[in-house]
Amino acid sequence: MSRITALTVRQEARRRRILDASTRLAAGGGFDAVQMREVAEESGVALGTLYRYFPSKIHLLVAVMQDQLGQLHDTLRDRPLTASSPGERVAETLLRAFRALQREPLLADAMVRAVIFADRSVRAEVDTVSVLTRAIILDAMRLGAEPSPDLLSAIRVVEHTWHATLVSWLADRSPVDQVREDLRTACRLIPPGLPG
Amino acid sequence: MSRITALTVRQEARRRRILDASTRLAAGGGFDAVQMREVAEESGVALGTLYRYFPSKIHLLVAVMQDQLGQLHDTLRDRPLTASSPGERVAETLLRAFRALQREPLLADAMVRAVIFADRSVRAEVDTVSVLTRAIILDAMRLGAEPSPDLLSAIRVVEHTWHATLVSWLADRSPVDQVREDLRTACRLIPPGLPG
DNA sequence: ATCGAGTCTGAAACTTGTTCTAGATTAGCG
DNA sequence: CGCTAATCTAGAACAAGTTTCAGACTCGAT
Repeated sequence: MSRITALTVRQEARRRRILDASTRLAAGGGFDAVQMREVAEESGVALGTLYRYFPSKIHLLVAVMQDQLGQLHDTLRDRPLTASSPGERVAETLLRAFRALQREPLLADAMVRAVIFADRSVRAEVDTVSVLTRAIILDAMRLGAEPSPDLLSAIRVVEHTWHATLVSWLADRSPVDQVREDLRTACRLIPPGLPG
Repeated sequence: MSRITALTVRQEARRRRILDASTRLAAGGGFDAVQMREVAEESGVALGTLYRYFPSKIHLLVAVMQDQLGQLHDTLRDRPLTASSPGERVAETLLRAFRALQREPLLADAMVRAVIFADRSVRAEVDTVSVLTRAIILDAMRLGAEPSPDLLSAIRVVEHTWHATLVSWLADRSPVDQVREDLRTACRLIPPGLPG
């Protein structure tokens, strides 16, 4: 039994080292700087092992995104939101998240481009990212009841806008102010009342 | 003088052959099937020449997108829109465009993934795509005056939703009906009156 | 008709993501 | 402890995007 644990522990540690190395490399040079050989070397793992843990560079970076989203979710949970309507709270939350990304733009580059470039083979992992993102948005809304289909669609549009504005910002095609404005605009789709 | 024309004509022809070959390959197998060596061979051009015309695979596919958007714009111009409000006309237009993409999903895959994956080095070309897309949206709105900043932001959100829903659809993470619903939802941001 | 600049070709080389292999190590079991 | 399967390692090999280079060709001008 202790051996099972030991195995899992070592493997868990390997996985962590890989994710940390990737995060570090990404923060240092963006998507292109995360090179599989270097990730393997930095995390003290053979290339083949890296590929056993993460079947592609995209899988790896999507996992980094999951990791970061989890941390973000925790951070956001601590600080209360001040806005009074659900839409405004969502906007506030996204602007906070955006501020966090601005601190590590190259890390954001690596993660966001991986998520949007991901194809069918990464479906499950990207879905997880989507669920996490939506959880953050729903948290901010503080709904009393199940969201209606219309509201769900509005939330998806907010999420889409979130991704696409980031892409546009990362490629230097949208200034920061425009990103902020567009995020707020998208949040106007969320009705001010607290619908179920 | 005739020589200048002759040169330009031959070069124009080469460029066209390259774009056509890329389009064909993309339609046949999506982003991955557009392989630079094969594009070069199919268009009867050396690899180095291909790279002289289009400095990267992304540049090439973004040019294909420009090409297709131009054709789409022409097609759309012919058939009149029936909806009465600007937002509904935009929705109608995007749904038509989406229907067109559904006919060639693999071509859509190649183009859309190139556009969203493009980095700073492709800024100018992607901006052109953005301008073309916005022109299609603005055409559908039939504005009487210059759009206000708020309206411009709403249009950008519609455009962002357009891109992100496509990405999600292409990766098999959103069903067609959801794409349609979300496009309509985003278009609700465009006010029913005809604001300047 | 010929020259010089710019362009095109064909092929090799380089980079980085991905796969494969043979042998060492580790885990869990009897 | 000793066995077996799974895992890990080092390193070669492969695939596709990109770069490079020497030589041939084309253009436009003289």
